[in-house]
Amino acid sequence: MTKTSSERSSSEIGFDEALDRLRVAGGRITRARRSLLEDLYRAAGRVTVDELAERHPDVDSATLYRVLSHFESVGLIDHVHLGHGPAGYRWVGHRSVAVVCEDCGRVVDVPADELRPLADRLRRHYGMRLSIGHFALTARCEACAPDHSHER
Amino acid sequence: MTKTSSERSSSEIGFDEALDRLRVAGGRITRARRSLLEDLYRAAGRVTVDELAERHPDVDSATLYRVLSHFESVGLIDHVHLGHGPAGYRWVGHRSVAVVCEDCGRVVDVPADELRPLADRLRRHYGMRLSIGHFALTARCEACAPDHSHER
DNA sequence: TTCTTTGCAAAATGTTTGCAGATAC
DNA sequence: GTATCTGCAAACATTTTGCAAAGAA
Repeated sequence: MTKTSSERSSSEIGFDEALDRLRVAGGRITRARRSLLEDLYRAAGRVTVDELAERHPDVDSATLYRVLSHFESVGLIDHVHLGHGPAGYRWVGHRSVAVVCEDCGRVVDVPADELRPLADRLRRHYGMRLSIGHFALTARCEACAPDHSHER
Repeated sequence: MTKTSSERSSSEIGFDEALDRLRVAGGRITRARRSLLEDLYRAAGRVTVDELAERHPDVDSATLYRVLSHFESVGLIDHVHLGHGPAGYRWVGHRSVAVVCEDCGRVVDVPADELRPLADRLRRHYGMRLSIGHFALTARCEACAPDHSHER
């Protein structure tokens, strides 16, 4: 249930705090919610819905989506769309952005701060508040694009 | 069929050149392909499959996907997955990035140059060459996130 | 008890595929 | 003429929804 401090950022919400949030939100702590919450809290990084479904065969997938949506609305998790592949859910507080190699699928996590200047410009000049961590960037890694690439 | 020069970048492929490419690729220039090619060439920005389907009621959607896939493999168009909804297709050479409001779905196009500094850093520090235009950024627009928002 | 949440089944997307017939070259 | 496309229908994958029954509080 606990993780080493190196894996958890200080701004992160703890497990018990998360339970409190759920209670405050007025929701009920059901078996499905508790076990999914634990799983998401424990999970190393991003998990997909089908991974969760596999680890919680007792939970219907409709419930799964509803619970994830609930957790997200309460601000406990967020989800990322990894280009093509499935969406990945993870505990909030990981301040990083996924960069996916569109050829080999390798994912490099980049600190969210790298996007800060861009986020500022987008807000000021385009009125769009970047949701860092809710999207993935697509790229080509060195192995897949040796060099000279004319990236678009 | 022609667009004002301000809308087309110099690096862009012309319509006739595109037809040549299709011929060189060995494919046949069918009615569906020709009219879709024209549409995509003419289109102001990104078009979704259902927009194309609406404008080409004679073309079956299965054909639509196949034709789009063909055009893409020949390097005439590319597509972007806009978070949830359907993918957006457009003529290659448009150097912009889509920023999608995750609440209302509105898409704001931002010049690719805005991403240049980030792209440079990603290449130098992470060995990833950003594929600008092959992904969408997720954000909240002013209407959906009035202000003071704690973006995650 | 009472109101929320779940499971199940069915629907809504968005995209792909198999196949026989149409068509470009 | 013949190999390639197309339309149609059906399959797929993913997510959403309606509703009665199960379960928190």
